[in-house]
Amino acid sequence: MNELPAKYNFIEAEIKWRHIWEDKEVYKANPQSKKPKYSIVIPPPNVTGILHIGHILNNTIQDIYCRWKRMSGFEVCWVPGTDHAGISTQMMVEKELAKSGKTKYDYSREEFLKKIWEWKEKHGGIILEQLRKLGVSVDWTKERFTLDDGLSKAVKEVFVDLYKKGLVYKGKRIINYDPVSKTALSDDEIVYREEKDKLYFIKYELIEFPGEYLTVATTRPETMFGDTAVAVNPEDNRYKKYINKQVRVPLVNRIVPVIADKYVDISFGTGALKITPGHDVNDYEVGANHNLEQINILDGNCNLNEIAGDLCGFDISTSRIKTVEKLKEIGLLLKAEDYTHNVGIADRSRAVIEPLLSDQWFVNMKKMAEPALKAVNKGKIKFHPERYVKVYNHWMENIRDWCISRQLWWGHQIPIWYNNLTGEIYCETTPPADAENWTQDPDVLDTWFSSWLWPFSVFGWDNSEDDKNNELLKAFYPTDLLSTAADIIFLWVARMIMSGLEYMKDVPFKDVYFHSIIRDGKGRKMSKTLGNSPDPLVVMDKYGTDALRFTLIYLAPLGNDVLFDEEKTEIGRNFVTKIWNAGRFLLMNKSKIESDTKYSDNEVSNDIIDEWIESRLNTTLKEIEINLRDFRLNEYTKSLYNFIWNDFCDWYIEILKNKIDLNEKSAINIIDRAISLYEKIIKLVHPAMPYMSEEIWHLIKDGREDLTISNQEFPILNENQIKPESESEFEIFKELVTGIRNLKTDNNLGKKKDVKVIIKYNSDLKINFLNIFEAYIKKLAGIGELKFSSEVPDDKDSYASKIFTGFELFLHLENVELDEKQINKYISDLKNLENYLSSLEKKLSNQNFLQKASEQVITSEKQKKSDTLEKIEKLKEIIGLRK
RNA sequence: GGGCGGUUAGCUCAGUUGGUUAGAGCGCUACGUUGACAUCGUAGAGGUCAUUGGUUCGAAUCCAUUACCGCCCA
Repeated sequence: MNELPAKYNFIEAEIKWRHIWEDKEVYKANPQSKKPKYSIVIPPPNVTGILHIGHILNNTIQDIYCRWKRMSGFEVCWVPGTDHAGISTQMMVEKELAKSGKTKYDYSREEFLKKIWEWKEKHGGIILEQLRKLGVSVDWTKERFTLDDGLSKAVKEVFVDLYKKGLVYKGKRIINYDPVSKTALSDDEIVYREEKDKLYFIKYELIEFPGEYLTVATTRPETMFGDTAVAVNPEDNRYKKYINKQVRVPLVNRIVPVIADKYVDISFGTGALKITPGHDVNDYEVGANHNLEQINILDGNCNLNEIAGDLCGFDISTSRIKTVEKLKEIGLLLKAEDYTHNVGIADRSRAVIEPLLSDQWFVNMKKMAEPALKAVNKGKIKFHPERYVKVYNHWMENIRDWCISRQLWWGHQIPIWYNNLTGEIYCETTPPADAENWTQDPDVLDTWFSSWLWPFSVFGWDNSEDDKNNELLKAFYPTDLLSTAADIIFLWVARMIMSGLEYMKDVPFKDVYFHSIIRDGKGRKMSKTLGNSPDPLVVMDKYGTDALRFTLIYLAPLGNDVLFDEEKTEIGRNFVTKIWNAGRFLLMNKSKIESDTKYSDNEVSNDIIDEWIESRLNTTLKEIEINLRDFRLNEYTKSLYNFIWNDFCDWYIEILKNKIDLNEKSAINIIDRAISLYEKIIKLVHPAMPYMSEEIWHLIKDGREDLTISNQEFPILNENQIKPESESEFEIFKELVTGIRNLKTDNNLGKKKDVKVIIKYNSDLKINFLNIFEAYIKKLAGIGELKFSSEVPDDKDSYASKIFTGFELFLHLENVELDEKQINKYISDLKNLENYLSSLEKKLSNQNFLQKASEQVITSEKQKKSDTLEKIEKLKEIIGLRK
């Protein structure tokens, strides 16, 4: 006979099942399957990454859907993989080289790339190993990497196609330049840090009014070498007379116009702003509107160039000091004030970003944004929570062109060649035939330029006729769900929608779930510097993987942050233990019953208990369906938790203990029924807690060695078995039981088992109900004698009592003296009831209420009133008796 | 500066179309080794639903206002 060991050894179980699942390719998706399809592509983690708690949440969410759908009869395809993470991977290797005093320039590009590939082969698989530990049901045979041949082909195809459509172009723009990594960064790779700086007030002499000065305020005086105007607000009365006049820029002695632009904030600084279109994004915009010249004052190393005269060759911070000194000398520095502002820092290298005018490749996004905007607003793609549609719309309606070139070596090198003689441009997926006469553009593409193709490139899309016969694409595109963090809605989600519509003529996914951000217990963001980010692997080893998975989902409400502390994993661990022990109890009983001849297997029909638990089970199934459909994952886990812990363990199993004794001849049927219910429960929790459920499922019954719970049928909702009347009748039973327990505790009889209780019923309809539950009430409430009566006991002053709607409980007392505490409680109960009654009476005497409220509401209010009146009467009686 | 959220028990949060004496988990208090479970059981205490005003017979729920917090964009 099967039994569950006293303790669940999750470490052993996890290793065992993880390997079996993968070795047997349990989660391999078959595109030829006749089943309906369900697919997800994993948000590819950074190949340099290690698993953090956010990954656990996101991948558990996807796993829940995949496992749920798989058990519900779908052919599920969940594609895993990683992205090549241009900057961070390259930096990893550069750091290694730096240890021996070398840089990438000590190697050829090919040699350096070889080193990165070596690094990738050695360390790049860590995060996928960690995902294996999480138990994700991905199809490992379909693992992809954004620098794979296939995916690289897709990237080239798209670049060339967009180039030929005129949507990819080379342009001069202010870009965010990282002087350390020597590359352009996208806005999203920049973080802002508050810095204490100085605000310098510099006097620019007016040409038309010699001796008069216009004072500008700036944090970056060294950029004045690139000034091409001074701007004031047209409404600013102080400066109106200077508009369209000219000033002399100190040090370079350039004569520039004073322009009027509403962009200038009158209250900031002096209200006069120096305009440096070559080195400031906002100035660039202002400059473009006023046709100002853009002057680049930096060289390739971010040092000042010859325009800066004798400051040529100094870096930014040195030249700032020197510029200020010089201004002081010639008396044009009015003052310097302390000033705190946000400075852009490169997320990876931590260098201060330098806005720089340079040649970069861009994608024109306007045209692709239109259909993408439509797809979301017409509901072809649904966002959860829905409010992200607004965020998406706002961004898409104001979309800017996408700077896709990066000055790196690791990545997809741009498929553009320049003719060595003519400078002619060649753009194809393959190099020109006379390659020796051409030079390929040295830049690589932004990593996102491969990620945005992920939902179809992973299935082998290669922009050819073959795509029509690609059975993976046909079966699994569009995918069903994308689960991701909201912070990459623009970086990734929006762009995938655009590329999907452009190249597949269909949306890449139907639902997008933006999961919670995980913070620490104090609500702070997880960060390396704070050291407040628990290592999920440690937590998994300590509490069990299922425990962590369950806890995170349980704590993650739709659209809110999760505040997570390692200790909270106890919630999941305790739940796992509870389920394990319930099963242990059932199997122990089964083996006891089967080995003892006093029990047999007579047929037994469903009683109210069975009806109630079936009703609860189906109610739970319905909740699961609705909650998963609506992406309320934490409510899905709450439904499970409540049903299993409160209904199944606290009541059903407690009753079962008694029921078997009362029905020895049917005991085998009764325990089998309980176990089959338990098996359903195990299936219900499988999507959230795969390991424990798999382990238990195999212990429940022999002969399952070659099977897996992953492919068993998910319990099917039967609405006919939802019986609200059974559930509410059972609630009354529970009320009576807790009422008696409560009376016992209040009268210090908590431990006593042989007490006597009388239940007075008000209507004969109740007697049948009481007869059914009599034995269970006695057992669960822990009393010796139970009587039912339609009369109040004659010697009622030797009883403590409690009032319910329709019932009154009398607990026999040996010592009828109530202590003061007890009497005060009754009095305060009475006071509450009287207050409640008066509010009901007020409501029911309000003509407006009677006229306007619905019949139903009025009836229920009247019912409440009569119930309350009855309780008050009884309570007064009790108090009168005891005083 | 613009936009989007949030404010309910000590903590974290439910409360889906307005009608509950406002719920859960954790924590806290008391009691408890009754056939699985002390990673447990039983019972209990704890809230003027951020402010002010409005709509309504009726507001935690709808509208407006203020305050504070968070996120995104500039």
